[in-house]
Amino acid sequence: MAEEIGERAQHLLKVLVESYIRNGQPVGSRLLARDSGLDVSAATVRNAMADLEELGMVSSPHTSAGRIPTNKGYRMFVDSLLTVKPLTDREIMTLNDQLGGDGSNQELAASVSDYLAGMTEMAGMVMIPRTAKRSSLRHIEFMPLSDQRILAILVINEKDVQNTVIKVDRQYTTVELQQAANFLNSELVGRELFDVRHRILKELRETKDGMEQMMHQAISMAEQVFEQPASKSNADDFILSGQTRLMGFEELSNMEKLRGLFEAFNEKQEILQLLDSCLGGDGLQIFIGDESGYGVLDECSMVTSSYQVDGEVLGILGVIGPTRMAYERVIPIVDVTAKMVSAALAQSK
Amino acid sequence: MAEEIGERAQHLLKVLVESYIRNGQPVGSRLLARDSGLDVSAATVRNAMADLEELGMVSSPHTSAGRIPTNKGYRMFVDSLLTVKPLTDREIMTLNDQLGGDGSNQELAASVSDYLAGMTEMAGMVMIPRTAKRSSLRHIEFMPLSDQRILAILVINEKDVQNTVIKVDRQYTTVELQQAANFLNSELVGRELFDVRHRILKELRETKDGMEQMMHQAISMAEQVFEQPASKSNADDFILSGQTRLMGFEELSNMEKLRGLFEAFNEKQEILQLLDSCLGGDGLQIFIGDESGYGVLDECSMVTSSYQVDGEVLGILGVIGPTRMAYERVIPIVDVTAKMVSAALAQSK
DNA sequence: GTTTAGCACTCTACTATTGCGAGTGCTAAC
DNA sequence: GTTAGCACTCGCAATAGTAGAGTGCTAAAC
Repeated sequence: MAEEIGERAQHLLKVLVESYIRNGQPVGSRLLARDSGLDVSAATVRNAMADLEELGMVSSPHTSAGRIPTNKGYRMFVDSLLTVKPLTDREIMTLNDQLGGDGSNQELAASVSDYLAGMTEMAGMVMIPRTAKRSSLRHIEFMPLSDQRILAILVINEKDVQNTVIKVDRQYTTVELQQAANFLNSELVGRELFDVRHRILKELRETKDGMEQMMHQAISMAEQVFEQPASKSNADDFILSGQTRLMGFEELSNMEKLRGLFEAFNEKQEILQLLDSCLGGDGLQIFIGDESGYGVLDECSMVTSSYQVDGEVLGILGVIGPTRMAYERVIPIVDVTAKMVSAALAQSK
Repeated sequence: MAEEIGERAQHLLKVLVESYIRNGQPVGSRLLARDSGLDVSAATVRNAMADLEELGMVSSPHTSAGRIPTNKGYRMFVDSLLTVKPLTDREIMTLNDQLGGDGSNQELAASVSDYLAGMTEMAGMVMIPRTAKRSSLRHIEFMPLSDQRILAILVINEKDVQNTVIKVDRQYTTVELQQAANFLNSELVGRELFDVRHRILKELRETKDGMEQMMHQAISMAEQVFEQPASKSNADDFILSGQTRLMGFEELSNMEKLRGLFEAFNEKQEILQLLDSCLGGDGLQIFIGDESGYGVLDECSMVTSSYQVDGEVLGILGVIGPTRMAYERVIPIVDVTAKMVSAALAQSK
C-alpha cells in the first residue's frame, strides 16, 4: 500500500497521462515504451503498469485496452510530475487588455471569467464572496416605497451598488429617512462591511440608551440591511461563463450527468459552497473528479486560485472542465490570471 | 396545392398529431384507423395519408414507419383542430399563490417563469421590455464615484431600482449633485420613462436658455442616464428558467443543436428579438419549429402570450419546448398565466 | 367513385456469428 | 531485473439473417 513508486514508474505514469490527455485513448504498453524515451521493452512497461494498477494509479477499461489514469493517478500527476507550460507574452497581453477597464467589480469579474473560458476552452468562473473583507461602505441611502417598505441603497467600494428592500413597523417620511441615513453615514461610511456586520452595529446598539428614538430606528434598519444573506446579492457574486463549451466534450456526453451539472450551475449553491471552502487554502487548488465530494462534478476537474490584495484573500477564480484536461496549460493560465487580477485590484484600490 | 382538406382527413390529422405527441412514435395506418373512432379500414386511412403527405402535413421518416406531423401539420393542428384542456382550479390556485408576493417586478417575473417551467415541464420565460410605457419615474439620485464618474440611481414604479454609471466632464461635489437631483426630481418624478426619454428632456433643453448652469448640467446627466440602452439592464429584463429540462427530451439529444440552443439562451439577444416581435400582435402566439427563422429553435416550439394592463402590452411570457409538446395543455397554461399576471399587475398598480 | 381486402415490397431494429487487432499476463530465458 | 515469446481475452466492426411494421398498388366490392 504505502509502497514507494520507482523513478521509472513515475516517468511512465507521466508519459501515460500526457498521452491520454492528448489523445483520449487508453495507452498500451507498446506505445508507451516507444513514447517514454526510455530504452525499455513493452514487457517491462507492462510490469510497471501492473504495479501502478495495484497502487490504484491506472486502470484498464477492459482486458485488452491500454491503461487510463485514475483520479489518484491524475492527482499524483498534477502534484509531482507535471511540467507546466508558461504563457506566451501575447497571451498575457490579451489578459491585460481585459483587465484594463474601469468598470465595476461585476464587470471585471465577467470579463475575467470570459478570458478564462476563452483561453482554456472550458468553463470559467469568478467568485466575489459576499463576506469579502476589503469592501468598505461608501454611502447608504433610504427611499420610501409603498406601504411599510423601504429601499436601502448601499454604495460599496467606489464601484458597486447593492439594493435591498426592508420592511419596517410604520411609514416614514422622506425627511425622517434622510435623517436616519445621515446618522448612519456619519457612523458607518469608510468602515468595512465585515466590521459593520459583526461589530459596529452591535456597539452602536449597546450605547443606544441615551439616544434619540430616530437613531434607534436607524440602527434597526441598518441591521436589516446588513444582516440579509439576500439570495439576490448572493447569486450576483458568482459569475460563470462558457458553460456550453462543456457540451463539446465526449466524456460529458451523458445527458443525465450533463443535466445534473447544468442544474448545479443554475442553482449555484453547491458550487459556491465548494469555492467557499477554497477561500481558506490560499493559492492554487485543484479538484479532480469526485474529490470535491459533489457527485455532479464526477467527470470534471476544477482548477481554482484565490486572488488577493495585501495578503488578504478577496475571492476565487478558476475553470471547470473534464478531468481529462490539459493541466500543464490550464494551471498556469489560472495561476497567472489570479495574480494579475490581484495586481489590478491592488492598483485600482 | 390550394386543395381543400376533407373533413375526415382533418380528423385523421388531429388524431395522428395527438397520438404522436403522446407517444413520440410514428403513427401507422392500422393504429390510426382504430384510434380515430371512424369506421374505416387501414387502407382508407392510407389513402388519406397519401393526400396529407402530398399537402405537406405529414411525412414518413422512412418507407416502413408510420407518419409524423410536419411543422405545417402542427400548424394546422394548433390553428384549427386543437381542443384545449382547461386548467383545474387547483392549478390556478397554485399560480395565484405565486403571484401573491409583493416583491419587485424582477422577483415576480422569476416566480412566474418558474411556474411556467414547472407546470409545463419545459423552459419558462418572462420578458419585461425596457421600453415598457407604464414605468414611471419615482426618484432619481446621484452619487459621486471616483474620478469623473457618477452613479445614478433610478427608482421606477414603486419597486424597481436601476443603477447606471455615467461619465461627466469634471468632478462634482455631493452638494452639487444633490441640487441636480432635486431639480430633476421636481421636473421628472411621476413621469413615464417613455415620455422622459422621448419628449420631456428635449423640452427642458429647449427652454434652457434662461437656465442656470447647474440645471443645464443636470439635464446633460439625465440624458446620459435615460439614453443608455445599457446592456446590463437589457439583460435583466429577460428571465428564463428550467432550461435544463430541455435536456430531457430525446428530440433534443443532439448535442450540437442543444449547445446552440443553450448558447442562444446565454446570449439572450436573438431570443429577445424574437420576443420583441411578439409585442405587436397581442394575445397568444405560437412559433412552431423553424417558423421563427432562428435556426437554433429548429426542433422547438415557443408558446407565448403578452400580458397587459388597461389594454397596453407590458411584456411577453411563455414557454419553450420541443415541437412535439402537449399544446392542448401548454396553451391554456400560458394563456391563463398571462391573464393572471395582467390582473395582478393591474391590482398592484 | 369510394372503400376495402390482399399482397408484394421495403426498411428498420435486433440478434447472432465471425474475424481482426490491440493489448494483456504469464513463463522461461537472458 | 529485463526481455522475448505466446496463448488468451476482449471489444469492435462487418456481415448476414430474421421478424415486424407499414407502405403502395391493384383489383374487387359497395
